[in-house]
Amino acid sequence: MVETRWLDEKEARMWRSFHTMGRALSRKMDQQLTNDSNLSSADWELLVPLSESTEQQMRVRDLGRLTGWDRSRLSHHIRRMESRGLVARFDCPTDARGTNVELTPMGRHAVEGAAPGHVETVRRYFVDLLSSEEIATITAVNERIVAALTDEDTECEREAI
Amino acid sequence: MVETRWLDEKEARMWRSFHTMGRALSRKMDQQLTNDSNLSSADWELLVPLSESTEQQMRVRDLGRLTGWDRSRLSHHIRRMESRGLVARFDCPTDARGTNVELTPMGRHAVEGAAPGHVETVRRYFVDLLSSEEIATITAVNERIVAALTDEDTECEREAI
DNA sequence: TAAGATTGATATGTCAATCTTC
DNA sequence: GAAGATTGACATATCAATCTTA
Repeated sequence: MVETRWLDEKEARMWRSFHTMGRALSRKMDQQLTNDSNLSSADWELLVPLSESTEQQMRVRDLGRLTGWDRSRLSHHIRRMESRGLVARFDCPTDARGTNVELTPMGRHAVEGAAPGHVETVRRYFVDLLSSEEIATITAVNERIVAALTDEDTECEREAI
Repeated sequence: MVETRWLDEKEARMWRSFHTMGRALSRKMDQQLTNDSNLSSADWELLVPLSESTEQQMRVRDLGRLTGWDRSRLSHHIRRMESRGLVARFDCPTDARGTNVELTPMGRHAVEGAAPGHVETVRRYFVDLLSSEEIATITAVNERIVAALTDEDTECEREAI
């Protein structure tokens, strides 16, 4: 057992600020979507890729890959969105195991109505507060961390085999 | 109504990477705490300040200010932690409206047992992946965003008055 | 009246078990 | 057996309403 390397003051401050910022920002984003369009951030995460896809539809599997959500969460949330009329589900024509999700006219209308306010909020509390150097740094750091987490998953899978 | 300034490619990439990273990292942190110590990230957020306080206890109000949680979430979560024996509640001696939360011996034991693995994970997937310049940049950016969000809240309160 | 805290209803996220099809 | 998806049980988060005391 190796001696623990505790965080020094700067490291701890970064870690704390990361948490505080993440919570406060996601709360703000949620409030904006809810107040203006009666959508949750979770709704938004699914509605955007659907609205950007050519056929306004996508396989559940692909939505999962894009968002990083697990199957269970996806299934539950799509069911709720379906019950609110935002999306519809139907069997995948090319793979009988699959399910396709399609944006309804109401869902499309919701995305279009919410997008300007959403982007405005992203700019106001995030993007527009950063210089282009900072944007580059943050993107690089985020992608580095995701890569580390993803590599690890792959390694674990390999070990399991 | 002003024309919407949509995100350009670099901005969109940062915003996406921010989401992906946040989700993947918080998932990893949660798994580490759960597997090693049967604690959630939420437990951890409350246990740490309690364990660092001089008397191993704190007012609910102050826990709220530190974590940014709202009263309701705090109350529910403290109740659950109490039922698991991690903390105890008692009336605040100086303000009859208040409640104090105290770390139990079991709670203290849980913190001490989990801390090394937690820090190790924070380092492995976050802190140790960054240069000191990047740490400084990220801290500054996070704090700037929190300030923007907080100022806004204060303004709203002022307007409401 | 405002602050501190709790509660119940509801929405959301996670885990394990299950089912069907590849 | 593995992949795609769903379900039920449970844990957690949020909102509005409530209660007590400053």
